[in-house]
Parts: sequence; C-alpha cells; structure tokens
Amino acid sequence: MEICFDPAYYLTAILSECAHQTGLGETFDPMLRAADPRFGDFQANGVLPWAKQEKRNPREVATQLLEALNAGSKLDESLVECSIAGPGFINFKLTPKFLLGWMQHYRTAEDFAKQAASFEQGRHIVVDFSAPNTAKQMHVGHIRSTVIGEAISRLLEFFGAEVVRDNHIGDWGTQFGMLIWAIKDSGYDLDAEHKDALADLEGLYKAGNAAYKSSEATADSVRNELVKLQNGDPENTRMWERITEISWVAFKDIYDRLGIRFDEVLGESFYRDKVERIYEELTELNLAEESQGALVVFHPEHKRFATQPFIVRKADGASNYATTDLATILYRYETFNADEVIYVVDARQSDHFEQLFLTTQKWFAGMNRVQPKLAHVSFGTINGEDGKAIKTKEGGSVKLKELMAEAVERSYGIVTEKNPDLPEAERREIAEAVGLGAIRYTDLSQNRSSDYIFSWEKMLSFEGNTAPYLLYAVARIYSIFRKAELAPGASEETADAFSTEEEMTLARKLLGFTTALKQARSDLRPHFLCSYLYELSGAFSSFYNANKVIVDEPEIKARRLMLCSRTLTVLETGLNLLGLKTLQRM
RNA sequence: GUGACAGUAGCUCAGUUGGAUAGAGCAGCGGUCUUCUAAACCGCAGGUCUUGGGUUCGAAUCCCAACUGUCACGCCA
Repeated sequence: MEICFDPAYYLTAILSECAHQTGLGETFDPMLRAADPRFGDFQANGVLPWAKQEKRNPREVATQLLEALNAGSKLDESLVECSIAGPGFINFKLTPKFLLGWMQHYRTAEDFAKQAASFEQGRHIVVDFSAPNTAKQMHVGHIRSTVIGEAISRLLEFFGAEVVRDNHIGDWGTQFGMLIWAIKDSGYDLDAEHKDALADLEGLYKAGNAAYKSSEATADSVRNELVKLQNGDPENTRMWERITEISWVAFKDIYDRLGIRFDEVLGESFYRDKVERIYEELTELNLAEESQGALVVFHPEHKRFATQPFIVRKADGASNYATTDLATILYRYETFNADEVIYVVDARQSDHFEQLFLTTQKWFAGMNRVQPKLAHVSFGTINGEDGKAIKTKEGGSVKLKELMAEAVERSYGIVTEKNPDLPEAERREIAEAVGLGAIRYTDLSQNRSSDYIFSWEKMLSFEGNTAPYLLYAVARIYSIFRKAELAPGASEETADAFSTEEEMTLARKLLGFTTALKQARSDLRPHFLCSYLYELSGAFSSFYNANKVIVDEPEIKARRLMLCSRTLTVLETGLNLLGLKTLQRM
C-alpha cells in the first residue's frame, strides 16, 4: 500500500475487493466511517448488516475479511493497524509513520487543490444566488443567499467544476410605475451625484407607493407610467436603466467588500422577450392549460400540485416569476450547457421550486432535452430575538451596509483593546477582516435549513465556533513562523514521527479535510466545513498550549513546524473557500 | 385544511446519512501567562434527544401518530 490522499477511499476499495474474493458478493458495502478516536481513524460497519442478512456470525465474517486483507498484503502494518472489535466492527488506525508520510506527501494548497479538482472536472454548474431587487438597498435578508451562494461556488470550483455565478436580480415589475412616478413628481435628478442615491430611490418608492394608495387619480398616473415603461417609452426606459445602474453601483460596493463576484447578472428584465416560447412549448406539450383566465400547470400525480396551480401566465396576459424561471432554465441549458443549476433561495419558496422542477422535468422530457440537475438550496429566515422577522427599532429592515459598518466598528474596538500597539491602518484592516468574517461565518456555520435568531451578541461574539477564533489560530501560526524566522513549509526535513497526544490528535484532524469538503459539497451545506475547521482550530490550540514548537531538539522542532504549516494550509484553504480573508496578525 | 422546515444541556447550536459511553460554545464553578499572541488552554458541573408506538443486533437519526413553533399554499418574487 502507498500513502494515499484519501485513505477512507482506499480502504473501502480494498475491503470491497477482499469481500468479493472471500465470497461475500459484489454487493457487500464495507460502510467505512470516521471512527471515534478511541477506536482508531476509521471503522467498517458493513459486516454486521451483511452477516445478519446471511445468518452468519459477524465476528467470523470479520475475521475472514481481515485474513484476506493480510494474505493479499494489501495493508502494510507499519502504516495502518486493523482489528476486530465489539460485535463485528473492523477498526483501522493509521500509524504515526503513515501520518508523517502523508504530511510529507501533501504539503501545499496546490497539492490539495490538485487532488480535489478531479471530482467535478468539466461539469458546468450554474449557481443562482444573492438576487436583490433594484431600487432597494440590500438588507439582512440578503445575507444568507449571498454568503452561502459564494461559498458553494468556491467549493465547486475547488472540486474542478466550471461554475457560472448568476445574479438573477429583481429589476422588472409593477413597482417601477410607482418609482418613476415618484421621481418625476419630486423632481429628483437621477443623473446628479448623490451621496446615497439608492437610499433616495428606496425613499421615493415608498412615497410613490403611499401616493398610489391615497388617491385614485394618482393611481391612474402611476399605472400610466408603468404602461409607458412596458411599451418602451424612451424617457421611462432611460430612467429605468439609470435606476438599475444606481442600484448596481451600491450592490457592487457591498460585493467588493465581501469578495463576491458574478459571471452574469441576468435579471428578470433579460427574459422579457423569452417567455412566448415558454407558453408555446408548454401548450404544445399539453402541460399547460387555461384556468380562471390564466395559463397554469397542474401535476395530477402530486398530492397538492394536482390542485395547486403553477401559474405561468396571469389572467391579464402578463408573465410572472414562474415564467421567467422557466425561461431562465432554458437559457442556462442552451447558453451555459448547464449540467446542474443550484438555486440559493430561502425556504419560503420551496413550493415554487418544487413546481418549477416538476414542470421542467416534463417539459424537457417532452422536448427531448437533457435536463440539468436542479437543486433548491433553501435556507431559513433570520428572525429577531422575539422569533419574528427582523426589524430595526423604527420598524424598517436592517440594511446590510449598516450591519457591516457596525460589525467592523465593534471589531476595531476589540483589536484596539487587545493589541493597541499595532499601527492604526493595520488595526483597520484587521477590523474589516474580523467584522465581515464574523457576519459571514455566523451564517455559514449554521445548518442552513433552520431559521436563526439574529442578535448582535451572537453575530459579533468572538468566542466558540466563530470567525475570530479561527482567524486567531491562523494568526498564531504565522506568529510562530515569524518568531522562528522561517517560512511556512521550511525546515521540516528532520521531522520524525508524531509522538505526543496533541500532535497525534492534530495530525489525525488534518487528514479529515477532504471528508469535510466532500460532505459540504454533497449536501451543499457549508456548515460541515465550518464545523471541521473549528475542530481543527481546537486541536491546534490544544497542541499550541501543550507542545512548544520552537525547541532545541531538531526532530521535535521539525515535526511540530510541519504540523503548524499543514494546519495553516488547511485553515487558509478552508477559510478562503468560505470567503474569509485570513490575517498574519490580529 | 394540505404541505414544508424545525423541536437535543438554563441559552445558542453541532451530531459524518442506522453504529460503540450524544458533543461544542455561552452562562456557572475551579485552575493555567518571566516561555512561539490568554481573542487561548485545562478541569468540574449540566441530558427522559418534545411525547407515544413501531422497524432493527443497534435509533437523536428510519416509519406511523400526536403535540408545539415558524412558514408556504391562484394571478408579488
């Protein structure tokens, strides 16, 4: 056996092979799992259910398997020890020699990336996320989609996929009638420089909305502005374009600070001229039917969607989001050759996506198209401490920009308190990374399917499973290398096998990186990666406190430097996948 | 009414897809800085995994039924 990148994968393969040789059959699944550290690194549980089904003694079967493993010399005892335990578990324990060899073999972020890049090589995946509405500022409600979408995109890229990040902004709809009316009514100059133009637009929209409701005459004027826009009136079209520009400038400001980028920004307006084809194809396939004046799709085989319609054209003849979403799938199929489309949208829209996916499945089948895999990455809402939708004291939405500013400001106060001697500019930089990292990590570290309760205390708490804790671990590793006057990765040649309990725990934890990444990818849940990185940081902190790195004995120093360097690589790679910037000092 | 998601320590949450004695962080108590950053580490204490059935060698995890909370369900997205 050799030192392989993913020992769990290797062990599964040879166990299956031996099972076949010993006549257990090809369907035998070793069920290799990460084991409790007390028992080893991995445990194979598969013998128990198999023996049960075949009415055999599980320990006997396990013994047979082990004999086959040893006879075939598939395992090198100096690299991995195995044993049978309990009712028939097979335990595998990697030896210090294996752990050291692994560290020597896989050294840099590039080494990891190279191993990972084969998993999704060449697949085209569209990630649809963030999707704010124009003419409104981004608020807390946009955090989750934005941050989770970016993390998933980075993860898929790391696995070798060709990712198209598409921001499906809400840039079309009836609200523009009110906004355009209000702009004209107030005489607001869209072309002039304004300090916070998007906030102005949001205020104007509210004024327009109020006016619309207050008098019938105004309502008519508002509707008239909307009709003019829809019919391509040059003045209103230009105003609408300017509104989009103003909005995008403000969005871009936030995206840049968060290190988020998009390959495409194809909003609802982009699909305006692509909906006719949808009506035609769905009608032609007899998928859509008229109901109460609207064009709708029912799914008779589905308990609820047999009667709950998927409305693709409103009774007034206009399209809606169902229509554009269908057109969007077709566009992504035809333009991006999408193998997979991932929608990072909150859970309240689950019904919509279920109907969308069901409809697409039948529609694509009917047209003989290969349907991309469709996934709704749903997430819970962010609530206030009362368990209801989050609001400011004044009852408005909490603006993302203001949230970011406060997080950074609070972080600045803490850095200044902890490390007053650092230059001001560096403290500002640290505050930016820590504050924005805290917002981001709070969200990512939580299982996305549940709602979460927003509180400043929780978001900016710098203890436990939080961004500052992880960033601090990184900063301390850099500090060791500064003190040792070495670059990370240097001076490892004389390393001998890991020996102390803390070294062993840390080394084992480092090997778990790929498992965590795979888990995060397969479930599209970044919190698996967060939990792993937190545990790794914990293992490092314990090691750091118990085992001094810069010591006189060259073997000990070298192997500990090696652990520091690998921990740094894994932490930085992982944090970067989550979108966090790391720091050399904090 | 139909459905989705959730219910785990006082609080906020994990729990590697059914495995061995359910884990963290806060909060509480007690220790550790003349030694690489104490934003840290170590220890103690804290549990009827909402309830009741069922499947299984084995259940927080799967199935059924309740209960509680949030949300969605015909022209917003």
